[in-house]
Amino acid sequence: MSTLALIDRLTRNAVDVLPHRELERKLELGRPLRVKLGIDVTAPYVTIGNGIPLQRMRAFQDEGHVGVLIVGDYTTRIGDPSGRSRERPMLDPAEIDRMAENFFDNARRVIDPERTEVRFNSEWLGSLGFAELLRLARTTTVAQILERDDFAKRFAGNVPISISELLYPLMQAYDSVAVEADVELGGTDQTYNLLAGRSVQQAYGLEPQVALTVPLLLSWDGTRMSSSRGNYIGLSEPAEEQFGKTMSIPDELLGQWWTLVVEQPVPDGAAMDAKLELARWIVRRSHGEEAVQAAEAHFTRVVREGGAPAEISSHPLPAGDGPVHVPAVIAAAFGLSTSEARRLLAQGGVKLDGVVVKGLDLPQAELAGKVLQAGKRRFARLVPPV
RNA sequence: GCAGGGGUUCCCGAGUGGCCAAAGGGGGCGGGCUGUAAACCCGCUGGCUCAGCCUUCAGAGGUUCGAAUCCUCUCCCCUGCACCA
Repeated sequence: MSTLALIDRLTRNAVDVLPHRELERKLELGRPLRVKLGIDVTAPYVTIGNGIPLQRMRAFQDEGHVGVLIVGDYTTRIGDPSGRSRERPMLDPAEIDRMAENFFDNARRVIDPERTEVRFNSEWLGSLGFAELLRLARTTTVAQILERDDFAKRFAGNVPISISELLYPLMQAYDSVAVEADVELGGTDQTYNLLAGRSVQQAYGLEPQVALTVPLLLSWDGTRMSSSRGNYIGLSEPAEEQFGKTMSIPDELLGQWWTLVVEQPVPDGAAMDAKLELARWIVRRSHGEEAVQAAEAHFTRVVREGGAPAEISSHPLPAGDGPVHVPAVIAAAFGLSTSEARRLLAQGGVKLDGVVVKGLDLPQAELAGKVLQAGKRRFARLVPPV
């Protein structure tokens, strides 16, 4: 394959490749390049939004290069500047291990696990002395740090910025020094950090990395998909969830999702069909073909036809022969407050075997064995007390 | 350090002694409509043993029949001035 075609494939969907010629040059070195990506490990899932840069990593891996995933166990303690979270307590090693494992379990749905290195940044940041920190800090000026858009806005808007947050880009940059990254991947929101990596690497006498940024995937609410917003689809999330969530994206986002996620143009025809195909593709990548059929069947049955799912978990009724207090049962079965349960009840959102429930207290005989439904998606089969 | 401005329910943001569980918007939830979605309409959105009761307006005390609203102290944020290795 010609270098041009190769670069074209490696940088598909990229917004920026900085500097462009540098990538070309590095590729001609003939050695495997080290392609770095850092993701927040504290999130329950790696999202399909994070999947976009992961797909780039995969493309590099398919050409023989090495993916380097950074577990920011050390940086996590500071909290991402944009998230504006408070400093978090140090996580214990067992917890970090669990998170890292989960992280990798998600990522492997996209990348090639055989060509991946997973590195914890506490490995080098944890032993960084104050003198070394000062050396790192000297590589950058306040003005440079404040160029970063979110800092600039917060500074202008009198929103507090802590010194530790200002250090965040430097720590991330130092990761690039430590793992000797040739390329760093990230969303366009990471452009600044990726470029900081370049200048810090240079200050440490290393060849600067190439910064490759990809667009941020928008979610169904029109904002960028983010694990902290709850508007995400997790790479290892259950197939049914992935399917349903994909179907709930607005039609307007179909083009973007096909381009960025599937890396194909939207198929011609009805939006509905293109969306179904997209949902199948997403589930297939994470869980395989069988899961696709089950997830689609579930979607058709529960969402389109308003029926009950194939499998419903059981919930025992309270003991005793007296009438059963329905709000309490709903609350217990679905993890709601009884006030929420009462509201659902009052609004006709609660059904028993498909029939809207009216009363607050019902005899056990009228409940046992029936399927309780709260809203469209919550189901539980009521069984006699144990 | 000095002076001033602030901290309200998931978020933004009104409210300056009773009519405040606290306007409005966002988000979320339920119902309707529907091709999933969007749009649109209606309703709900602290908790509970729910026509009543209980706990909330940074924290702790106090004044008052009664406080998110007044006073005192504390914590945190912002602005200006001062300091400036």
